[in-house]
Amino acid sequence: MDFNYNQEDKALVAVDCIIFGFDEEDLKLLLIKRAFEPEKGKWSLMGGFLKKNETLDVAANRVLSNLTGLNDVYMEQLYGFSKVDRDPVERTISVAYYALINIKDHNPKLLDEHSAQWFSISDVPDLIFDHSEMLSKALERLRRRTSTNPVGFELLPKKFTMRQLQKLYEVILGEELDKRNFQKKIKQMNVLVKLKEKDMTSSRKGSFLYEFDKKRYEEKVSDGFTFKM
Amino acid sequence: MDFNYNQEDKALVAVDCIIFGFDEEDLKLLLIKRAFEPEKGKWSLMGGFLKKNETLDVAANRVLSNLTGLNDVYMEQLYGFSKVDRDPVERTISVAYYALINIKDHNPKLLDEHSAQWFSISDVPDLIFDHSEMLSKALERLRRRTSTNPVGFELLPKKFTMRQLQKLYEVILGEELDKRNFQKKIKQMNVLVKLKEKDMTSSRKGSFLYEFDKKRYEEKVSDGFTFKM
DNA sequence: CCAAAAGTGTTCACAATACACCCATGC
DNA sequence: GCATGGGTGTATTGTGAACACTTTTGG
Repeated sequence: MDFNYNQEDKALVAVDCIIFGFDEEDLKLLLIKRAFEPEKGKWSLMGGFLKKNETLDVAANRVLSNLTGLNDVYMEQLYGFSKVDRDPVERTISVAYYALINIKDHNPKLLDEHSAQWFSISDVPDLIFDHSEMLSKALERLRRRTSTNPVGFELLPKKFTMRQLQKLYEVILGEELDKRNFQKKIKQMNVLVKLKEKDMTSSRKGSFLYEFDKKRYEEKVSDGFTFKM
Repeated sequence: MDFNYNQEDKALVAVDCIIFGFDEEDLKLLLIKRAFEPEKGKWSLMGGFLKKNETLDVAANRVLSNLTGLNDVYMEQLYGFSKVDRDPVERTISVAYYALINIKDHNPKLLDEHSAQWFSISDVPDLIFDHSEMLSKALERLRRRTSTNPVGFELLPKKFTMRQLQKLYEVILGEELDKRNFQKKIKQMNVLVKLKEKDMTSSRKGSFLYEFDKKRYEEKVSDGFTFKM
């Protein structure tokens, strides 16, 4: 009895990107207005179909780059979604990815072309298909990740204040943190460099800027380092 | 400009199952001898293709059940693998699942039919395609999961001794644990029921048997309970 | 009576938490 | 000189880790 690959069912394979950003105030999600039927004009995650000669990672990066102009962004595969009728037109399996980007970095012209818009995470509209499910899974994963790995540097500008970093953790984790305890833990991680410069926009006194020491961080991660926020 | 689903590339979608078992001694992996070309006769994870009217979860359960005769097994989606040439015959995306089963439970006749065999995790042969990569990802996930959720009850017989449970944790985590500390932590979780019965096979004195209180466990999990081993 | 595994508590070190006041500056 | 956000330390509690002796009983 020989096996024949041809008798098996094929499917379209898509990737959808949950794109998170942060604007000093709120965790945000980048959505597009869907440009074609079905569900044309509704809010949707940015997605695209996997091409013959691409891996899923490559496809997800392509999709993200089409919308934001960014490459080399932090991205992680999230989960495969496969309800039979999730796309009413064709059987489509979608593999969701989530990305963390610095909200200031993207190319606004591209956003316009896709009628894309940032939404506060607490104020996301209804999404097409199973995209809301994807979003909640991404949030869950981001929260867990945040409490075991220093994350969020991807979401901040290169230089940032402690206040901004703390605010970011607060919006991701959905709880307020104590200023002193937060700084203690962050300093223990030993992956920040305190600069001489101050940010003078937020207060009269000004607050010191920090940079993320990526090299030191990657050394630690490869040693299996995690922490507990 | 309208969009046409038909111009997109389709692919075969497969599921592959990393099936873990435990035999009081070692963590084990269930492999089959591949029955068809390419790589016929080589060791492989049990897999199968996604059918038109199935979700990935359903397909993974079907595949597992074909090999073991078991349903209602603990199973979790792991990751989507998509290297372009991972299957040399046809473009195939594979979504890996891992399963935890009680090694005593399976149907030996079915194993025979697939020329399947259990291997100690420390002694796994070369696997076809990217299956070794799947396995290492599964092990990593199992280890992480084990240190935050009570796991492993799926891998044990219904009634088990503390010694067995500890041994299981030890082989999953790959380190020895202190008997007293282990019991303390497990008892804190409060999901075990100590039975009046003893297992007399392991020592003269005999050791008490325990059962897992699934209901209490599920209540806890839905309250967001995790622990640290 | 002895071999072999089961069972059981305490101490110590470190990490998490709670908490409040002074500082620097622009206006 | 005062209002605003920035910066800093300590005391308490809880949790993880290390550690050794007694019990049971079949042979």
